[in-house]
Amino acid sequence: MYEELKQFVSQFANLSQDEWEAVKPFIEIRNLKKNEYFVREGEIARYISFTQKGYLRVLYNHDGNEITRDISPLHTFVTALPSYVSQTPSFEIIQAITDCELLVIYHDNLEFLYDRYSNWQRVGRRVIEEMFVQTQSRIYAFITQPAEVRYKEMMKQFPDIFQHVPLQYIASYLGITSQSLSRLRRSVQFGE
Amino acid sequence: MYEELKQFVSQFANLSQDEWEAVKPFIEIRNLKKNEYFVREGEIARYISFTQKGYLRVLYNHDGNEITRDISPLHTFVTALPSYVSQTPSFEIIQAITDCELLVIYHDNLEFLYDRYSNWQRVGRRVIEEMFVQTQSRIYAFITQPAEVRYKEMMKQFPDIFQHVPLQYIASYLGITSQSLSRLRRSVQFGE
DNA sequence: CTTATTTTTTACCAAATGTTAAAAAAATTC
DNA sequence: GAATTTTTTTAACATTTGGTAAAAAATAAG
Repeated sequence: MYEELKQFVSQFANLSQDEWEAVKPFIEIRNLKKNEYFVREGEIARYISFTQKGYLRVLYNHDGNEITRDISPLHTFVTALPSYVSQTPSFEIIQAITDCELLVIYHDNLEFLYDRYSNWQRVGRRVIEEMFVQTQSRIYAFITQPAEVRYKEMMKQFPDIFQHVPLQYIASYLGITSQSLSRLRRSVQFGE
Repeated sequence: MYEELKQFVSQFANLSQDEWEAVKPFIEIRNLKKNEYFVREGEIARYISFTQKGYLRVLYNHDGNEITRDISPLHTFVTALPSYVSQTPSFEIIQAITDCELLVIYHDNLEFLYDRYSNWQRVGRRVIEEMFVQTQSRIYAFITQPAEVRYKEMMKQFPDIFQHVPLQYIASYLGITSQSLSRLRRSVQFGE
């Protein structure tokens, strides 16, 4: 049960049987159909999710345009962090790109778990440290690399995403328009 | 003693006198002259610092060019995170932009503190959560805003930095060349 | 204070990306 | 499976940013 989660978490700490059992009562399974929402605009993100199946995106409305800040790879934690950490209304929206099966843990329960089991507190810290490192490397990409290189890197790192996620979301994630992505893909296809 | 640190930390948890005292033996003060290094390339970032005075920058060498990924505002934690969390050699370099007075805590001591005092573990997690949120909003800026807007926002948010930090570092932080920043500043100066 | 070095600015042209509009392709709905 | 809607592609032109080179300004060194 929860094999993917267990494996993910084990990267960061060796949990005892006891500690592992402690989280189970707090896990809810939630299924989302494609295009359904996990967090709506203005709603407080009261929970975090682990994507057992499917892909989520984190976006927000910017002058009527949807800006996709993140596309979740498989088997990762996703939440609208600014809302989650402060428990205030979210400007970010989380939506299912494909049908999803999520493991959901409520903020208050997780905080309880953190207080009760310092090993879980450690896991929480280590997970976010790693996600932070990932995000920093994305900053480097924006600073140093043109869109074409960012696109190629994304293809390499997340090939599966391209089989499931509309190109317009990917374009936004890369920081370009879908027209530019289209042009760029053509020039990549023909020898450079 | 350590008033700025105490104030910073108090945003995230109410530490008891006891918990606060526990960190003190682990704090070292280190002074850096302008342009001196806090972390060198290839060195393991064995410590984290809190900038009591002065400004640091996080950079790396990219094809012979120095890329400034971050410029620390006053009174924040700074380290080469990828190296710090994994205790492996750092590709990132941390250098003093101005004379600095740093509070330094070694990784191993901090981990000890985390294990011993769950409240400190909590502080560590909350601090990194907040820094993560900041970094995410920088991603949004790269996706949605042209360099001129990013520049203006930076002026608003960190006016003090412009009095202490060379423009070439700021340009790199914004993801543009110093020539572009120069042009951009001129067009901002004259009515838009 | 003078000289050398570094940083910032300017200019011109090239390359990358955005904007607008429309066509083509794909997916969805009835 | 035909019609509708959405997504992707294409095109022409505008704007932003980069690259190269050199001048001007500021800073550091002797």
